[in-house]
Amino acid sequence: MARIAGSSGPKTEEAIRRAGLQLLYTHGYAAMSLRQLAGAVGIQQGSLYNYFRNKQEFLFELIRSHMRDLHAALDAALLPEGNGVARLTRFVEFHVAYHIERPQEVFICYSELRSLEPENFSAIVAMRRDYEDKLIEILEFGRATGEFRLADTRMAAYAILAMLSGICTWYRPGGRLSKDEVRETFLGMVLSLVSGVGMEESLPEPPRLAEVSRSGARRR
Amino acid sequence: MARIAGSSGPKTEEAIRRAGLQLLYTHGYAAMSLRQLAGAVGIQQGSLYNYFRNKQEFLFELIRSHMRDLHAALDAALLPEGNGVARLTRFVEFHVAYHIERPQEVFICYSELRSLEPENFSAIVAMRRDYEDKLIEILEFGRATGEFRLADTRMAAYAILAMLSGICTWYRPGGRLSKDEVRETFLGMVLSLVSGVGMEESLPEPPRLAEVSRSGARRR
DNA sequence: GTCTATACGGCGATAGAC
DNA sequence: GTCTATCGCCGTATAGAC
Repeated sequence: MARIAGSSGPKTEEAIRRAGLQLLYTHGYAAMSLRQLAGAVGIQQGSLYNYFRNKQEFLFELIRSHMRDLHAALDAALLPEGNGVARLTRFVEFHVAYHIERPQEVFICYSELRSLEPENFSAIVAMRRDYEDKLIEILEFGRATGEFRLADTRMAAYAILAMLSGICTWYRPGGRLSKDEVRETFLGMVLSLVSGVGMEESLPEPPRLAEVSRSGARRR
Repeated sequence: MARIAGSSGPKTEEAIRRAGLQLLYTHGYAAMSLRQLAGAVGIQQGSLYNYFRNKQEFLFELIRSHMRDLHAALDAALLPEGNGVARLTRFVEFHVAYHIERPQEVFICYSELRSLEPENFSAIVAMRRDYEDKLIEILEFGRATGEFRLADTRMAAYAILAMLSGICTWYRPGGRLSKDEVRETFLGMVLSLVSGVGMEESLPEPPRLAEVSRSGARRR
């Protein structure tokens, strides 16, 4: 933890990022002091201001860079090919893997939205909305092909995201379950959920296939 | 908001509780100051200490009393009768209704666990565990009767709880969806999830019925 | 039970030497 | 880029009068 005075630069930046992640995860934004952060990095508190203008900017940049990573990774994982099950499978496998790999960032992105000032808040919520929309698009595609039976696409998307994102609140590496088991089990539950078995009575008429053949197009 | 000096008692206690709920919900424990709380109630900050010994105790009592309410309400709603679907339906309808009725308390109970000191934390987590166990018991019952097909009961319970509890992060009274629609839609999704359609390959053998006929018994 | 006043410490942020 | 020093503010909690 200690540190040679006069040492330097981009290593410090990365160290601040990592320590900040840890502190935000365990204590939260409001309860994390910059003195703590500096202490964890091994520098003096005033030196932090070489890396950000204020505490709020630090949080915002951390969240925003994570959201960018998330989007880039999702775009790489998704392909607008195959049937609804194939597309949903890719989404779920990506989402679960990402949440297992980076639980801290993910958790912070959900829990610290409230700590963002209004402008920053809006920016992040818009990014999150884009992410949700990608899932909704897949669900509507699968609904149009008749693979999925869903009473309400948006609620289904919220349900799926909540259930998958919940993983990072209890999954612990080295615990009872391997990553693969978690991923496969949750994939199975999601596919089962969208199959709509046991709720046929209350479903609205599925849309005609012709109406949604432009389903590769941007929605929004 | 203003208030006549010298006025009194149990009305203040209730006012503090309500204002505290609101502030904890919107700002979080660490970011909520007792000055804010007193201001919202319309008393001076020092007067708060007639109602609790310190800020931590205030949070703990708020959470604990809510958890007690939750348990009592669940016990009233559940009956150890009927098949797995009937039991699960009662659980889900109760859980959704409760989360829609009291989203603030529910949200706080999830998000502010981290703000509890170790002893208090343990007490609340134990209560939450009891709640989870009641769902797990229902899932195991339905699995034993052959109604439910689940690769892993505990993961299914976590998935269901996360997806239902997520409701209180987006549901707004007066929005697009009525309480009844939300309740019925989520019930449908849960029942569909536990039906296990689309994941038959990877399932373990279901337990024999005889082995679990003591399923009304306490587990733990 | 409420008020006023205050103790005491930690907070974010800045200034200036090296 | 880092350090030391410091400013002004706000936090929780307490004491004592009414």
